Amino acid sequence: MAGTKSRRRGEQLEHAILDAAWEELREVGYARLTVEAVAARAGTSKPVIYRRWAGRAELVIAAWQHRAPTEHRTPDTGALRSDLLVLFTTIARRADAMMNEVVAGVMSEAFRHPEVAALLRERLVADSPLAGTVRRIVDRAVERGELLPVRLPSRVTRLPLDLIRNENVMCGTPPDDDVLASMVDDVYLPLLRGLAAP
Amino acid sequence: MAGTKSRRRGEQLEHAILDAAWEELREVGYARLTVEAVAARAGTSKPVIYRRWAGRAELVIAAWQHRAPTEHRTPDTGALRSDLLVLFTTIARRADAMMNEVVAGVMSEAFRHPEVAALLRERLVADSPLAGTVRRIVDRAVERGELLPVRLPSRVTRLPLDLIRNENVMCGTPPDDDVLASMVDDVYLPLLRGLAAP
DNA sequence: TCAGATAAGAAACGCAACGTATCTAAGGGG
DNA sequence: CCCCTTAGATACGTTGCGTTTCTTATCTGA
Repeated sequence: MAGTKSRRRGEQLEHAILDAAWEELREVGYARLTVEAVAARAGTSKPVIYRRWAGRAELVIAAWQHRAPTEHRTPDTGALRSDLLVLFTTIARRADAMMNEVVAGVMSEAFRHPEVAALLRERLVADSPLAGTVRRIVDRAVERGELLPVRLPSRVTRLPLDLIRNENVMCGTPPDDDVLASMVDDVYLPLLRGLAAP
Repeated sequence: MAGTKSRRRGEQLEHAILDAAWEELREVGYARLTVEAVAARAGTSKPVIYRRWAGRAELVIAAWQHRAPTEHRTPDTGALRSDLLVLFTTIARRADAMMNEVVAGVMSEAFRHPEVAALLRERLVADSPLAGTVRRIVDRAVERGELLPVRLPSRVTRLPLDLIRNENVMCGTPPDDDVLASMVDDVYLPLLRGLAAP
């Protein structure tokens, strides 16, 4: 720290910057994140950042990609309702308020620089492993006889994430357990049953 | 026009500013809207605007409130599916891409100035006449025998708007007829049927 | 009708943050 | 061991916010 003048390069430096950006996001959020602060935190300077990313939005998306995992472990509790509750809870924990502030902020930037919009959408749709997870949960419920066999349109497999993101965005806080339960009991379970009926 | 040096005041001036802000929104969007441009378009100056509203976000929300109507006419086509299609289409037409850019932009500002968040949420939840519309549509379907009697949680009555807003935000464009049809056929109708079944 | 209060309009400012240009020097590759 | 890439520092130009100051038109009320 004091005397370490070793100059980082390449990947090592890049990771340091992305980590710094992530920390900065967590502490002050997207709206207040400045490139200078990220540079300072990473112990480097603005030009180094601008040589790698075209702007603030790109940097933030990269940091996000660098940090946020996209895998789900498929819950297996032995019952459809509790599987869904675990799934919704997992998504909600990960898609916390900060992430939604990032989405909102990047989104508003996306209109100024259309190429950012593509990046963002790509990142958001990248969560499509969700579809497989939902299908596995439903398949097991069908095997147990909890549900009639059912075809799942992609709009339905995407719905958990859409509901949670929407709630996050509108309330500014991650949905609590009651809200998650209402998503499952008022919307998702009835929907699955309705899809199963002719 | 050329020589009219008459100085406007009070309501007349306020309306001129809000109209100018609205036009500016339509032409350049939220991200590129500047208070100076609004002032110029309204033929006035920045201080006049800042004497009335605390900032850009407040101004935009006021302009929006000044312009956007919130009433729905309940569709009555004689069948549940077509009623829903009309409803979804109406909402989608009104909640066009611009409006969503505004939501996104204001949202990102809302994190910097928390009092803005309240304004925004208020404005978005103000769309709750939707709940009544949905209930009327469903009641009529029940009367016709298309559906078993059903209790509608508020999460369900809000769902059309949530689905459409989400689509708008993710795609950047208003959902086309196919997408709207898939919302009705893949999600909303099955959901209603599922709610009706025990 | 006229005087004073009120608020519009204009110009300029300070500030913050973006994104860039210029320079020095570190350290890896030939 | 020299050179060439590029990290790191500094300073700059720009944009747009929100504010300040000042002048002057218009409204109000005695």
